[in-house]
Amino acid sequence: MSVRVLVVDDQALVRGGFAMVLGHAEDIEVVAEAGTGVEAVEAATAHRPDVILMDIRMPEMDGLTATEQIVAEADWPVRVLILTTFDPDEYVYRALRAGASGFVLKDIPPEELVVAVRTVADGGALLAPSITRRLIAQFADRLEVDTAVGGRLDRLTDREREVLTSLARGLSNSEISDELFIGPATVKTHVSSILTKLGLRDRAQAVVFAYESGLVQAGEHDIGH
Amino acid sequence: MSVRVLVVDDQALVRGGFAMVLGHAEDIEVVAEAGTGVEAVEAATAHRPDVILMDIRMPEMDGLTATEQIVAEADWPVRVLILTTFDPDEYVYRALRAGASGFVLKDIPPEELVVAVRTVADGGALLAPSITRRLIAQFADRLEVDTAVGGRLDRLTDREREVLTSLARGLSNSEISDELFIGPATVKTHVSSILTKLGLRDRAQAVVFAYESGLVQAGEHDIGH
DNA sequence: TTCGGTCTCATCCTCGCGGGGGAGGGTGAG
DNA sequence: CTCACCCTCCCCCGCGAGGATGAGACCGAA
Repeated sequence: MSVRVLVVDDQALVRGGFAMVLGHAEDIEVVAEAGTGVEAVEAATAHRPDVILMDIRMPEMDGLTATEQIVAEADWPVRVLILTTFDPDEYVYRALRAGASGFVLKDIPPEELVVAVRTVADGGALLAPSITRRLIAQFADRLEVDTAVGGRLDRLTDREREVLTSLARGLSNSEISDELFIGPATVKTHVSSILTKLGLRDRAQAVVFAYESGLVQAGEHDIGH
Repeated sequence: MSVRVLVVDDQALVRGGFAMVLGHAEDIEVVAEAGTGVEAVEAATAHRPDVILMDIRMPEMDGLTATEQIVAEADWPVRVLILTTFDPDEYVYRALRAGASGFVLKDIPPEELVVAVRTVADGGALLAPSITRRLIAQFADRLEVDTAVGGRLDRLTDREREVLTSLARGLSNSEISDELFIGPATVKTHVSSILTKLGLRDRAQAVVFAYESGLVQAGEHDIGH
Protein backbone atom coordinates (compact mmCIF):
# COMPACT_ATOMS: atom_id res chain seq x y z
CA MET A 1 0.00 0.00 0.00
CA SER A 2 2.03 2.91 -1.28
CA VAL A 3 1.55 6.57 -0.51
CA ARG A 4 -0.33 8.39 -3.27
CA VAL A 5 1.05 11.88 -3.87
CA LEU A 6 -0.09 14.94 -5.79
CA VAL A 7 2.67 17.37 -6.76
CA VAL A 8 1.71 21.02 -7.24
CA ASP A 9 4.11 23.64 -8.61
CA ASP A 10 3.81 26.17 -11.40
CA GLN A 11 7.28 25.44 -12.73
CA ALA A 12 7.16 22.22 -14.73
CA LEU A 13 10.86 21.57 -14.15
CA VAL A 14 10.59 21.78 -10.38
CA ARG A 15 7.41 19.73 -10.48
CA GLY A 16 9.07 17.06 -12.55
CA GLY A 17 12.11 17.03 -10.31
CA PHE A 18 10.10 16.42 -7.19
CA ALA A 19 7.95 13.84 -8.92
CA MET A 20 11.02 11.97 -10.06
CA VAL A 21 12.61 12.04 -6.63
CA LEU A 22 9.45 10.72 -5.03
CA GLY A 23 8.79 8.16 -7.75
CA HIS A 24 12.17 6.60 -7.00
CA ALA A 25 10.91 5.42 -3.63
CA GLU A 26 8.91 2.25 -4.19
CA ASP A 27 6.44 3.05 -1.39
CA ILE A 28 5.49 6.38 -2.96
CA GLU A 29 3.45 6.88 -6.08
CA VAL A 30 2.93 10.22 -7.81
CA VAL A 31 -0.66 10.00 -9.05
CA ALA A 32 -1.00 13.50 -10.49
CA GLU A 33 0.61 16.90 -11.00
CA ALA A 34 -0.83 20.40 -11.09
CA GLY A 35 0.53 23.79 -12.15
CA THR A 36 -1.95 26.16 -10.53
CA GLY A 37 -4.09 26.31 -7.43
CA VAL A 38 -7.24 25.70 -9.44
CA GLU A 39 -5.73 22.64 -11.07
CA ALA A 40 -4.62 21.46 -7.66
CA VAL A 41 -8.15 21.55 -6.29
CA GLU A 42 -9.47 19.69 -9.32
CA ALA A 43 -6.70 17.10 -9.23
CA ALA A 44 -7.18 16.60 -5.50
CA THR A 45 -10.89 15.84 -5.79
CA ALA A 46 -10.29 13.65 -8.84
CA HIS A 47 -7.41 11.54 -7.51
CA ARG A 48 -7.94 11.80 -3.73
CA PRO A 49 -4.21 11.63 -2.90
CA ASP A 50 -2.87 10.83 0.58
CA VAL A 51 -0.34 13.63 0.48
CA ILE A 52 -0.16 16.86 -1.50
CA LEU A 53 3.14 18.59 -2.12
CA MET A 54 2.08 22.22 -2.48
CA ASP A 55 3.97 25.25 -3.73
CA ILE A 56 2.87 28.67 -2.45
CA ARG A 57 3.56 31.06 -5.31
CA MET A 58 1.38 30.11 -8.26
CA PRO A 59 -0.79 31.81 -10.89
CA GLU A 60 -4.60 31.70 -10.77
CA MET A 61 -4.73 30.61 -7.15
CA ASP A 62 -1.90 30.51 -4.60
CA GLY A 63 -1.06 27.35 -2.72
CA LEU A 64 -2.38 28.52 0.63
CA THR A 65 -5.83 29.31 -0.72
CA ALA A 66 -5.85 26.00 -2.55
CA THR A 67 -4.87 24.23 0.68
CA GLU A 68 -7.70 25.92 2.55
CA GLN A 69 -10.23 24.81 -0.05
CA ILE A 70 -8.97 21.27 -0.33
CA VAL A 71 -8.73 20.66 3.41
CA ALA A 72 -12.14 22.22 4.02
CA GLU A 73 -13.93 20.24 1.35
CA ALA A 74 -12.04 16.95 1.46
CA ASP A 75 -14.04 13.98 2.71
CA TRP A 76 -10.98 11.73 2.88
CA PRO A 77 -7.84 12.05 5.04
CA VAL A 78 -5.55 14.33 3.05
CA ARG A 79 -2.26 15.80 4.25
CA VAL A 80 -0.68 18.87 2.75
CA LEU A 81 3.05 19.51 2.82
CA ILE A 82 3.88 23.09 1.92
CA LEU A 83 7.01 23.71 -0.15
CA THR A 84 8.46 27.19 -0.28
CA THR A 85 11.61 29.02 -1.23
CA PHE A 86 11.56 31.45 1.69
CA ASP A 87 9.93 31.14 5.08
CA PRO A 88 8.04 34.32 5.96
CA ASP A 89 5.97 34.16 9.12
CA GLU A 90 2.63 35.11 7.64
CA TYR A 91 2.79 32.20 5.24
CA VAL A 92 3.56 29.76 8.01
CA TYR A 93 0.67 30.82 10.20
CA ARG A 94 -1.79 30.95 7.37
CA ALA A 95 -0.62 27.57 6.20
CA LEU A 96 -1.03 26.01 9.63
CA ARG A 97 -4.45 27.58 9.97
CA ALA A 98 -5.37 26.26 6.56
CA GLY A 99 -4.64 22.79 7.81
CA ALA A 100 -1.20 22.05 6.41
CA SER A 101 0.71 19.22 8.06
CA GLY A 102 4.12 20.49 7.23
CA PHE A 103 6.22 23.33 5.93
CA VAL A 104 9.58 22.63 4.36
CA LEU A 105 12.00 24.65 2.27
CA LYS A 106 12.71 23.71 -1.34
CA ASP A 107 16.41 23.24 -0.65
CA ILE A 108 15.61 20.12 1.33
CA PRO A 109 17.79 17.11 0.33
CA PRO A 110 15.90 14.55 -1.77
CA GLU A 111 16.22 11.78 0.82
CA GLU A 112 14.72 14.04 3.49
CA LEU A 113 11.84 14.98 1.24
CA VAL A 114 10.99 11.30 0.90
CA VAL A 115 11.14 10.93 4.69
CA ALA A 116 8.97 14.02 5.04
CA VAL A 117 6.28 12.61 2.76
CA ARG A 118 6.25 9.34 4.68
CA THR A 119 6.08 11.21 7.97
CA VAL A 120 3.03 13.29 7.11
CA ALA A 121 1.40 10.26 5.46
CA ASP A 122 1.76 8.51 8.83
CA GLY A 123 -0.12 11.34 10.51
CA GLY A 124 2.92 13.17 11.80
CA ALA A 125 3.85 16.77 11.16
CA LEU A 126 7.06 18.29 9.98
CA LEU A 127 8.48 21.78 9.86
CA ALA A 128 11.73 23.23 8.59
CA PRO A 129 14.19 23.59 11.50
CA SER A 130 14.19 27.38 11.31
CA ILE A 131 10.40 27.47 11.47
CA THR A 132 10.28 24.99 14.32
CA ARG A 133 12.68 27.24 16.13
CA ARG A 134 10.40 30.27 15.81
CA LEU A 135 7.36 28.25 16.81
CA ILE A 136 9.14 27.07 19.92
CA ALA A 137 10.37 30.56 20.69
CA GLN A 138 6.81 31.88 20.56
CA PHE A 139 5.60 29.12 22.81
CA ALA A 140 8.40 29.66 25.28
CA ASP A 141 7.65 33.38 25.28
CA ARG A 142 4.05 32.80 26.17
CA LEU A 143 5.03 30.54 29.05
CA GLU A 144 7.73 32.93 30.28
CA VAL A 145 5.43 35.91 30.59
CA ASP A 146 3.18 33.89 32.81
CA THR A 147 5.87 33.46 35.41
CA ALA A 148 7.71 36.75 34.95
CA VAL A 149 4.97 39.35 35.28
CA GLY A 150 3.03 36.98 37.46
CA GLY A 151 5.52 37.76 40.19
CA ARG A 152 3.52 40.77 41.28
CA LEU A 153 0.52 38.55 41.79
CA ASP A 154 1.84 37.21 45.07
CA ARG A 155 1.48 40.63 46.62
CA LEU A 156 -2.24 39.96 46.61
CA THR A 157 -4.06 37.96 49.25
CA ASP A 158 -6.00 34.84 48.26
CA ARG A 159 -9.30 36.66 48.44
CA GLU A 160 -7.98 39.50 46.33
CA ARG A 161 -6.86 37.08 43.65
CA GLU A 162 -10.36 35.59 43.66
CA VAL A 163 -11.87 39.02 43.22
CA LEU A 164 -9.40 39.80 40.46
CA THR A 165 -10.27 36.68 38.49
CA SER A 166 -13.95 37.56 38.71
CA LEU A 167 -13.19 41.13 37.79
CA ALA A 168 -11.11 39.93 34.86
CA ARG A 169 -14.19 38.26 33.39
CA GLY A 170 -15.86 41.63 33.08
CA LEU A 171 -18.10 41.36 36.12
CA SER A 172 -19.29 44.47 37.97
CA ASN A 173 -18.79 44.91 41.69
CA SER A 174 -22.33 43.84 42.49
CA GLU A 175 -22.01 40.75 40.29
CA ILE A 176 -18.79 39.83 42.03
CA SER A 177 -20.48 40.26 45.40
CA ASP A 178 -23.21 37.85 44.29
CA GLU A 179 -20.69 35.34 43.02
CA LEU A 180 -18.50 35.39 46.12
CA PHE A 181 -21.35 35.79 48.64
CA ILE A 182 -20.01 38.98 50.19
CA GLY A 183 -21.36 42.51 50.39
CA PRO A 184 -20.79 45.03 47.60
CA ALA A 185 -18.87 47.22 50.00
CA THR A 186 -16.42 44.41 50.66
CA VAL A 187 -15.85 43.95 46.96
CA LYS A 188 -15.07 47.65 46.68
CA THR A 189 -12.52 47.32 49.44
CA HIS A 190 -10.85 44.38 47.73
CA VAL A 191 -10.83 46.06 44.34
CA SER A 192 -9.31 49.19 45.85
CA SER A 193 -6.49 47.29 47.51
CA ILE A 194 -5.90 45.33 44.29
CA LEU A 195 -5.52 48.54 42.32
CA THR A 196 -3.29 50.09 44.98
CA LYS A 197 -1.03 47.07 45.37
CA LEU A 198 -0.59 46.59 41.63
CA GLY A 199 -0.24 50.28 40.85
CA LEU A 200 -3.23 50.32 38.54
CA ARG A 201 -5.87 53.00 38.01
CA ASP A 202 -9.15 51.29 37.23
CA ARG A 203 -10.70 47.88 36.65
CA ALA A 204 -9.99 48.03 32.92
CA GLN A 205 -6.26 48.12 33.67
CA ALA A 206 -6.83 45.31 36.16
CA VAL A 207 -8.30 43.19 33.37
CA VAL A 208 -5.25 43.92 31.23
CA PHE A 209 -2.98 42.92 34.11
CA ALA A 210 -4.92 39.69 34.66
CA TYR A 211 -4.37 38.66 31.06
CA GLU A 212 -0.77 39.81 30.83
CA SER A 213 0.18 38.09 34.07
CA GLY A 214 -1.38 34.82 33.01
CA LEU A 215 -3.90 34.82 35.86
CA VAL A 216 -6.49 34.33 33.16
CA GLN A 217 -5.92 33.25 29.60
CA ALA A 218 -7.76 33.86 26.37
CA GLY A 219 -10.10 31.02 25.54
CA GLU A 220 -10.79 30.04 29.15
CA HIS A 221 -14.35 31.28 29.22
CA ASP A 222 -17.16 32.64 27.08
CA ILE A 223 -17.84 36.25 26.36
CA GLY A 224 -20.91 38.20 25.46
CA HIS A 225 -23.84 36.07 24.40
CA MET B 1 35.43 22.36 13.16
CA SER B 2 33.39 19.44 14.43
CA VAL B 3 30.34 19.58 16.66
CA ARG B 4 31.23 18.81 20.28
CA VAL B 5 28.56 16.70 21.96
CA LEU B 6 27.78 15.69 25.55
CA VAL B 7 25.69 12.54 25.91
CA VAL B 8 23.56 12.22 29.04
CA ASP B 9 21.67 9.03 29.96
CA ASP B 10 21.55 6.94 33.11
CA GLN B 11 21.81 3.67 31.21
CA ALA B 12 25.42 3.09 30.21
CA LEU B 13 24.41 0.89 27.30
CA VAL B 14 22.10 3.45 25.75
CA ARG B 15 24.67 6.15 26.39
CA GLY B 16 27.35 4.11 24.70
CA GLY B 17 25.12 3.35 21.77
CA PHE B 18 24.35 6.96 21.06
CA ALA B 19 27.98 7.92 21.56
CA MET B 20 29.07 5.32 19.08
CA VAL B 21 26.48 6.34 16.50
CA LEU B 22 27.50 9.97 16.77
CA GLY B 23 31.22 9.19 16.88
CA HIS B 24 30.89 7.52 13.49
CA ALA B 25 30.13 10.85 11.86
CA GLU B 26 33.44 12.62 11.30
CA ASP B 27 31.98 16.08 11.90
CA ILE B 28 30.72 15.10 15.36
CA GLU B 29 32.83 14.51 18.42
CA VAL B 30 31.53 13.11 21.71
CA VAL B 31 33.55 15.00 24.31
CA ALA B 32 31.92 13.63 27.46
CA GLU B 33 29.20 11.43 28.91
CA ALA B 34 27.11 11.73 32.05
CA GLY B 35 24.79 9.35 33.91
CA THR B 36 22.84 11.78 36.11
CA GLY B 37 21.55 15.33 35.97
CA VAL B 38 24.17 16.49 38.44
CA GLU B 39 26.95 14.94 36.39
CA ALA B 40 25.46 16.54 33.31
CA VAL B 41 25.66 20.03 34.81
CA GLU B 42 29.27 19.43 35.87
CA ALA B 43 30.27 17.95 32.53
CA ALA B 44 28.59 20.81 30.67
CA THR B 45 30.47 23.53 32.54
CA ALA B 46 33.71 21.56 32.29
CA HIS B 47 33.60 20.70 28.57
CA ARG B 48 31.34 23.47 27.20
CA PRO B 49 29.80 21.27 24.47
CA ASP B 50 27.91 22.67 21.45
CA VAL B 51 25.09 20.17 21.78
CA ILE B 52 23.82 18.13 24.72
CA LEU B 53 21.88 14.93 24.14
CA MET B 54 19.73 14.75 27.26
CA ASP B 55 17.62 11.94 28.67
CA ILE B 56 14.68 12.89 30.89
CA ARG B 57 14.37 10.08 33.40
CA MET B 58 17.49 9.98 35.53
CA PRO B 59 18.45 9.55 39.20
CA GLU B 60 19.67 12.49 41.34
CA MET B 61 18.36 15.12 38.96
CA ASP B 62 16.07 14.68 35.95
CA GLY B 63 17.04 15.90 32.53
CA LEU B 64 14.61 18.81 32.41
CA THR B 65 15.89 20.33 35.64
CA ALA B 66 19.45 19.83 34.44
CA THR B 67 18.53 21.53 31.14
CA GLU B 68 17.05 24.50 32.99
CA GLN B 69 20.20 24.92 35.07
CA ILE B 70 22.61 24.53 32.19
CA VAL B 71 20.77 26.88 29.83
CA ALA B 72 20.30 29.47 32.56
CA GLU B 73 23.93 29.48 33.67
CA ALA B 74 25.70 28.81 30.41
CA ASP B 75 27.80 31.69 29.08
CA TRP B 76 28.38 29.97 25.75
CA PRO B 77 25.92 28.98 23.02
CA VAL B 78 24.69 25.55 24.08
CA ARG B 79 21.87 23.58 22.46
CA VAL B 80 19.98 20.84 24.22
CA LEU B 81 18.31 17.98 22.37
CA ILE B 82 15.91 16.08 24.61
CA LEU B 83 15.71 12.32 24.12
CA THR B 84 12.77 10.46 25.55
CA THR B 85 11.00 7.15 25.29
CA PHE B 86 7.47 8.54 25.44
CA ASP B 87 6.20 12.00 24.56
CA PRO B 88 3.90 13.35 27.28
CA ASP B 89 2.80 16.93 26.87
CA GLU B 90 4.00 18.25 30.20
CA TYR B 91 7.51 17.17 29.43
CA VAL B 92 7.47 18.88 26.07
CA TYR B 93 6.28 22.22 27.38
CA ARG B 94 8.62 22.20 30.34
CA ALA B 95 11.46 21.26 28.04
CA LEU B 96 10.72 24.07 25.62
CA ARG B 97 10.39 26.51 28.48
CA ALA B 98 13.70 25.27 29.87
CA GLY B 99 15.31 26.24 26.59
CA ALA B 100 15.62 22.93 24.78
CA SER B 101 16.16 23.15 21.02
CA GLY B 102 14.63 19.82 20.20
CA PHE B 103 12.63 16.88 21.39
CA VAL B 104 13.04 13.52 19.71
CA LEU B 105 12.04 9.97 20.57
CA LYS B 106 14.65 7.33 21.31
CA ASP B 107 13.45 5.13 18.47
CA ILE B 108 14.83 7.61 15.98
CA PRO B 109 16.95 5.97 13.25
CA PRO B 110 20.70 6.54 13.77
CA GLU B 111 21.13 8.54 10.55
CA GLU B 112 18.34 10.89 11.58
CA LEU B 113 19.88 11.38 15.00
CA VAL B 114 23.07 12.55 13.32
CA VAL B 115 21.06 14.94 11.16
CA ALA B 116 19.22 16.14 14.26
CA VAL B 117 22.46 16.95 16.06
CA ARG B 118 23.77 18.86 13.06
CA THR B 119 20.47 20.72 12.75
CA VAL B 120 20.39 22.01 16.33
CA ALA B 121 24.11 22.77 16.16
CA ASP B 122 23.31 25.02 13.19
CA GLY B 123 20.78 26.92 15.29
CA GLY B 124 17.72 25.14 14.02
CA ALA B 125 15.13 23.31 16.07
CA LEU B 126 13.72 19.87 15.69
CA LEU B 127 10.75 18.02 17.14
CA ALA B 128 9.41 14.53 16.75
CA PRO B 129 6.65 14.50 14.11
CA SER B 130 3.95 13.58 16.62
CA ILE B 131 4.98 16.47 18.86
CA THR B 132 5.15 18.90 15.97
CA ARG B 133 1.64 17.82 15.11
CA ARG B 134 0.32 18.67 18.55
CA LEU B 135 2.18 21.96 18.60
CA ILE B 136 0.65 22.89 15.26
CA ALA B 137 -2.78 21.78 16.42
CA GLN B 138 -2.56 24.06 19.44
CA PHE B 139 -1.43 26.95 17.29
CA ALA B 140 -4.18 26.37 14.78
CA ASP B 141 -6.70 26.26 17.64
CA ARG B 142 -5.53 29.60 18.91
CA LEU B 143 -5.80 31.10 15.46
CA GLU B 144 -9.25 29.60 14.94
CA VAL B 145 -10.63 31.23 18.06
CA ASP B 146 -9.23 34.47 16.79
CA THR B 147 -11.27 34.29 13.64
CA ALA B 148 -14.34 32.64 15.16
CA VAL B 149 -15.03 35.04 18.01
CA GLY B 150 -13.31 37.73 16.01
CA GLY B 151 -16.21 37.55 13.61
CA ARG B 152 -18.02 40.13 15.63
CA LEU B 153 -15.03 42.42 15.20
CA ASP B 154 -15.98 43.21 11.61
CA ARG B 155 -19.12 44.92 12.84
CA LEU B 156 -16.82 47.67 14.01
CA THR B 157 -15.52 50.40 11.78
CA ASP B 158 -11.78 50.89 11.33
CA ARG B 159 -11.74 53.80 13.70
CA GLU B 160 -13.66 51.89 16.32
CA ARG B 161 -11.17 49.05 16.15
CA GLU B 162 -8.38 51.56 16.70
CA VAL B 163 -10.15 52.94 19.74
CA LEU B 164 -10.74 49.43 21.04
CA THR B 165 -7.09 48.49 20.78
CA SER B 166 -6.12 51.58 22.74
CA LEU B 167 -8.89 50.93 25.23
CA ALA B 168 -7.68 47.35 25.58
CA ARG B 169 -4.33 48.61 26.81
CA GLY B 170 -6.02 50.17 29.82
CA LEU B 171 -6.06 53.74 28.56
CA SER B 172 -8.69 56.23 29.73
CA ASN B 173 -10.85 58.16 27.31
CA SER B 174 -8.69 61.27 27.57
CA GLU B 175 -5.52 59.26 27.03
CA ILE B 176 -7.05 57.70 23.95
CA SER B 177 -8.03 61.13 22.66
CA ASP B 178 -4.41 62.25 23.04
CA GLU B 179 -3.11 59.17 21.28
CA LEU B 180 -5.48 59.36 18.34
CA PHE B 181 -5.53 63.19 18.06
CA ILE B 182 -9.29 63.52 18.44
CA GLY B 183 -11.50 65.18 21.03
CA PRO B 184 -12.53 63.39 24.21
CA ALA B 185 -16.17 63.63 23.18
CA THR B 186 -15.41 61.74 19.99
CA VAL B 187 -13.71 59.00 21.94
CA LYS B 188 -16.81 58.68 24.08
CA THR B 189 -18.94 58.35 20.97
CA HIS B 190 -16.70 55.60 19.60
CA VAL B 191 -16.59 53.76 22.90
CA SER B 192 -20.35 53.91 23.19
CA SER B 193 -20.90 52.47 19.75
CA ILE B 194 -18.29 49.78 20.40
CA LEU B 195 -20.12 48.69 23.55
CA THR B 196 -23.50 48.79 21.81
CA LYS B 197 -22.36 46.88 18.72
CA LEU B 198 -20.62 44.19 20.73
CA GLY B 199 -23.30 43.91 23.36
CA LEU B 200 -20.96 44.82 26.19
CA ARG B 201 -21.60 46.89 29.30
CA ASP B 202 -18.41 48.75 30.17
CA ARG B 203 -14.80 49.17 29.11
CA ALA B 204 -13.68 46.33 31.36
CA GLN B 205 -15.78 43.90 29.35
CA ALA B 206 -14.40 45.53 26.21
CA VAL B 207 -10.88 44.67 27.38
CA VAL B 208 -11.97 41.07 27.96
CA PHE B 209 -13.47 40.96 24.48
CA ALA B 210 -10.30 42.37 22.94
CA TYR B 211 -8.20 39.60 24.47
CA GLU B 212 -10.70 36.81 23.81
CA SER B 213 -11.20 37.84 20.21
CA GLY B 214 -7.50 37.99 19.53
CA LEU B 215 -7.52 41.69 18.71
CA VAL B 216 -4.77 42.01 21.30
CA GLN B 217 -2.68 39.24 22.73
CA ALA B 218 -0.93 38.73 26.03
CA GLY B 219 2.71 39.71 25.81
CA GLU B 220 2.24 42.35 23.14
CA HIS B 221 2.85 45.34 25.37
CA ASP B 222 4.01 46.38 28.82
CA ILE B 223 1.82 46.84 31.83
CA GLY B 224 2.08 48.78 35.04
CA HIS B 225 5.42 50.48 35.53
C1' DT C 1 -28.87 64.87 -6.02
C1' DT C 2 -30.23 62.08 -2.37
C1' DC C 3 -29.23 58.75 0.90
C1' DG C 4 -26.54 56.04 4.10
C1' DG C 5 -22.40 55.42 6.60
C1' DT C 6 -18.55 57.25 9.02
C1' DC C 7 -15.99 60.53 11.73
C1' DT C 8 -16.15 64.39 14.24
C1' DC C 9 -17.83 67.11 18.32
C1' DA C 10 -21.26 68.88 21.63
C1' DT C 11 -24.62 68.96 25.81
C1' DC C 12 -27.21 66.95 29.61
C1' DC C 13 -27.87 63.54 32.91
C1' DT C 14 -27.29 59.52 35.80
C1' DC C 15 -24.66 56.24 38.16
C1' DG C 16 -21.09 53.08 39.15
C1' DC C 17 -16.48 53.43 40.29
C1' DG C 18 -12.65 54.57 43.10
C1' DG C 19 -10.40 57.21 47.17
C1' DG C 20 -10.40 58.23 52.03
C1' DG C 21 -11.42 57.02 56.42
C1' DG C 22 -13.35 54.24 60.12
C1' DA C 23 -14.74 49.89 62.47
C1' DG C 24 -15.60 45.14 64.14
C1' DG C 25 -14.19 40.09 64.25
C1' DG C 26 -11.05 36.41 63.26
C1' DT C 27 -6.41 34.27 63.44
C1' DG C 28 -1.69 33.53 64.15
C1' DA C 29 2.99 35.13 65.70
C1' DG C 30 5.62 37.28 69.06
C1' DC D 1 -1.84 39.92 75.73
C1' DT D 2 -0.52 42.63 71.99
C1' DC D 3 0.33 43.37 67.35
C1' DA D 4 -0.27 42.58 62.56
C1' DC D 5 -2.91 40.93 58.93
C1' DC D 6 -6.95 39.64 56.69
C1' DC D 7 -11.88 39.74 55.73
C1' DT D 8 -15.95 41.91 56.40
C1' DC D 9 -18.92 46.13 56.10
C1' DC D 10 -20.19 51.16 56.63
C1' DC D 11 -20.33 56.40 55.12
C1' DC D 12 -19.10 60.42 52.25
C1' DC D 13 -17.32 62.64 48.24
C1' DG D 14 -15.68 63.63 43.45
C1' DC D 15 -15.18 62.23 38.96
C1' DG D 16 -14.99 59.63 34.91
C1' DA D 17 -17.91 56.61 32.38
C1' DG D 18 -21.74 55.64 29.64
C1' DG D 19 -26.59 56.65 27.59
C1' DA D 20 -29.45 59.75 24.90
C1' DT D 21 -29.69 63.06 21.50
C1' DG D 22 -28.38 66.30 17.97
C1' DA D 23 -25.49 68.18 14.47
C1' DG D 24 -21.98 69.39 10.86
C1' DA D 25 -18.72 67.44 7.28
C1' DC D 26 -17.13 64.07 4.17
C1' DC D 27 -17.68 60.39 0.78
C1' DG D 28 -19.31 56.75 -2.06
C1' DA D 29 -23.33 54.40 -3.93
C1' DA D 30 -27.83 54.54 -5.90
